[in-house]
This record gives sequence, C-alpha cells and structure tokens, in this order.
Amino acid sequence: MRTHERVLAHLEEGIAAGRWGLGERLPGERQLAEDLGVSRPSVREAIRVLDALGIVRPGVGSGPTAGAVVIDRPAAGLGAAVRLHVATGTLPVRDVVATRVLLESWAVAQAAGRVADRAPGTAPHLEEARRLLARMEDDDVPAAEFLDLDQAFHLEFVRLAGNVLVEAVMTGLRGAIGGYVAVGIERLPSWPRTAARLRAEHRAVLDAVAAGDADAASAAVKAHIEGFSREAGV
Amino acid sequence: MRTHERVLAHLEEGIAAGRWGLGERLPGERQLAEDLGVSRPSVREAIRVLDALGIVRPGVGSGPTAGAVVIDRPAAGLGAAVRLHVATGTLPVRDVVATRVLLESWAVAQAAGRVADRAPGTAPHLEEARRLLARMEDDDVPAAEFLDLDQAFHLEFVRLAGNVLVEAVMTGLRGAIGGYVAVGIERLPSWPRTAARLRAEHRAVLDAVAAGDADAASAAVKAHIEGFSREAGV
DNA sequence: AGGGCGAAGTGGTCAGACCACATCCGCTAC
DNA sequence: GTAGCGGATGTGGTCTGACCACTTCGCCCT
Repeated sequence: MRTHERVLAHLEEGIAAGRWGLGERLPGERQLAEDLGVSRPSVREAIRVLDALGIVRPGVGSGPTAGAVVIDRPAAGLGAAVRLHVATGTLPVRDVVATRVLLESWAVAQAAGRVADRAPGTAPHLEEARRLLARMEDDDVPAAEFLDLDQAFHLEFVRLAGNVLVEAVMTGLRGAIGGYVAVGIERLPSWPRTAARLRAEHRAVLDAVAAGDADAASAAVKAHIEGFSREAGV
Repeated sequence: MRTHERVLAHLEEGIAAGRWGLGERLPGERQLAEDLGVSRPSVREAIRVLDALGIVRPGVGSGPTAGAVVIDRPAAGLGAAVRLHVATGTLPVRDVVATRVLLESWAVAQAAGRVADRAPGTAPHLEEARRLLARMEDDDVPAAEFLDLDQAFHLEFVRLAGNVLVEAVMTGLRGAIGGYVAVGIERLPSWPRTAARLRAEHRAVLDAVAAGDADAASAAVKAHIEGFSREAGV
C-alpha cells in the first residue's frame, strides 16, 4: 500500500468514526505527518484527494478558517468525476441523457408528491422556479444565460424531491449536460422557436408539480428532455 | 488559482482534446513539471487527483506499463466520493436506499426489455446471474459471502441494462450498501429465514428478466430492496 | 488604556535527492 | 552465431529541508 493511501485510510477512518465532524479541523499537515511517521508531501497528497472529492476545504492562515476543514460538497467530487469520464469518451452522452431522464422524471414525481402532501418547505423552491421561469421569458436573454437559468430551474425540482444523493449526482451531471446542450444549440434550425417551446414545456412541468400531479410532471419532464435531445441531435 | 489546479486544468484539457487517449501515457512527472514551469510535487498532486477519480493509473518501472496511463474506472471515483460522503453523515442511508431502488428498478426493466428484444450479449449476463444464484443456494455459505454474491447478482442486471453511468453510480454505491446491509443483518430476528426469502426474491427477479417482463422485474426488485430495508430497520 | 507590530502557525510551493522497480540494450561466454 | 546476464535508463514513490503568503493572537511600547 502506498504511503499516501495509508494516510487516506487513516483520515477516512477518523471521519467515519466521527473523530473529525463536519466543520471541524483536521490536524495540521506537519502534525499528521509526524503522527503517522510519514513525510509532509504524502500527507498533502491524501488531503488533496479529499479536497478534490469535496470532503475537506484547505484554508491558509491562522484562526478558525485555517487548516483542512471537514466540509461536504458531494457535487464537487461527483461532478469532477463525471466531467472527466465524459472527457475520456467512455461515458457516452446518450447514457448521460438517459440517466438524466431517469433521475429527473423521478424527482419531479417526488416533488409533486410532496406538494400534494402539503410537505413543509416546498413553497420556496416553487417560488424560485417561478422566478427563474420569469427570467427565461425575456426574448433578449442570450442562449448561454438561458441555459444557466434552465439548469437552475431543473435543479430546483431535484432539490424539492429531497434526496441528497440524487441531487449530488444531478449537480455533478450539470457540467456534462451543459456541454452537450451547448453543442446541441448550434445545430438547431431556429433557436428562438426552440426557446419558445422550451418555455412552454417548463411551464407545463411547473404547473404539474404545483398541482401535485406526479404522473403529469414526470411525463412532461421526460418529453422535455428527450424532445430537445432529439431535436439537437445529440 | 493554485498551481496544482493549473496542472489539472492542463491535463483535463488535453484529455478532452484527445491529446492523450485511453490506454496512452501522460508525459512523465518531471517532463510535465518542466513544460508547465512548476515543481514536481505540484504535478504529482494533480496526477494524484486523476488517480483517485479513476482517470489515470500510475505505473512504476519502465516500458509499456510505466508512467501515468489514461484508463477509465468510473466506479473508482464515484465510489470513493459516495463512501466518504456517507462517512461524514450528510448522506443519509435512507437516500442511498431510495436511489438504489430507483436505479435498480429502472435497470431490471431495461434488462428485461433487452431480453425481450433479443438484444445481443444478454445471455452471458443471465448465465452469470444464474451461477451466482446457485452459489447462494448453499445453506452453509456465511453471511458475508452471501452479501458479496448478492451484490454481484444485483450488479449483473445493472450491467445488462447497458448504461455506463448508472452502472458506475451503482458500483460506487456498492460500498455504502455493503455497510448498511452488514449492520442490518445484525438486527435480523433470523438470518437463515431471511436468507431463504432473499433467495426466493432473487429467483423472482431473474425469472422476470429472463421472461422479458419489465414491469414484473421492476416490482420484484423494488419489493426485494425495500423489504429487506424495512426488516433490517435501516 | 489603546494601538501597532512581530511571533507563531497554517497551507502552498519549490529544489534536490535517493529508492524500488521494470525494461532495454550491449557485452560476454559458450 | 547465439543465448544469457548485467548494467544503463527512465519511471513513479518518498523524503528532507526550506521559503513564501497569509491570518491571528498577544506582547510591548506609547
């Protein structure tokens, strides 16, 4: 076993055991190196991995913001992994689209269910979705910004579904999705016409969720994603 | 931007551009350091991240197996990320179970569809699933080994579904699933009785997929996972 | 009592060195 | 001429020691 892997195993064990909880600080790099009898570069490599996976956030200086703080950004690691694997070419865009349909259609169904059940905390998400939709109504909004709003709109329902893992995976897919959508837009016969249709579809999804109609919401988002995918020829 | 992040960006750009394809070797650490005008430790940190994400595999020595080779093990990075985020406690087991139900019920439905369509390449997966099932029949098999066979059995259908991303996520979840299942088994009133039921449920899933009945397969796997989860009280 | 400045401790980076390992090539012995 | 062996070469893995930028805390001087 390589040295930095021993360090990684030690840190993971400590985190799993609750020795360092969320928001707390790991021992300093020099301290860890001495404790484990390894060199500082080896410790750094281990911490770098945790950094990349969104488990810790290294902070310079002194005081409460200094040191490697245990945080939790699941989307960071998952996003980087998905993005790079798409880059290598072994993760086909087709599979990304299919997975997106699967997760999002489930998410909006869950979201609609929560709304129908009068679950607490749903209102802010719906409000945010309405706000994003309104900003997309503007014909002058450039395509790139429209895409950002579009993605934020979709993510709002995933958050509303209330599954942290699904949300993390979807957030991680965001980069890969943005990539293929941007390419797809170039191939469209007419962006303004497509944008108009996307707006209408977004409204249908929002209405279905707000009405608590899970099946309708699910079908609407499925048609929305697959329709664009087909039209853009990805 | 930190130095190692510049290196990382350079490498990602090169991989995305196809400069280093699958199976090819990155330049040596010393060479990269000189090219980018940075030190070797910074290069190493960047490569370590790619290593952790399953993008490259560092190889010592000389010849074809030496150097950082571009590979692709999507499950490596996703698995590590999921495992660690579960460890921090922000990723509830409930969400992992729900996600598993979602992905697996979709996967077996897809698998059944492929079997019904007489898609090529389905037979070996079904054969492997039968083989695993047979090994689980043995009453003397210890619980730990049963779990390994169980997970392999489930993964076989995910592979059969033919979505690389879903397969990667599920493989990544394997560690987290193994953890909660092992804990759950301790709480069971009677392991032999539960094992017998699990065997029967496995057979039902396999039969439904082999028969090409997507709905039945989906319902069977959903009941299987949720049933155990409830009984084990996770 | 107040303000300023330096000590201390953090991660970020660098330079240089040595090690283990795997291959490749040229020399040597047959 | 050929087969075997041993060193040259190049790879990642690790270590040591050092300096830097930054942030906070506390002592000391005014």
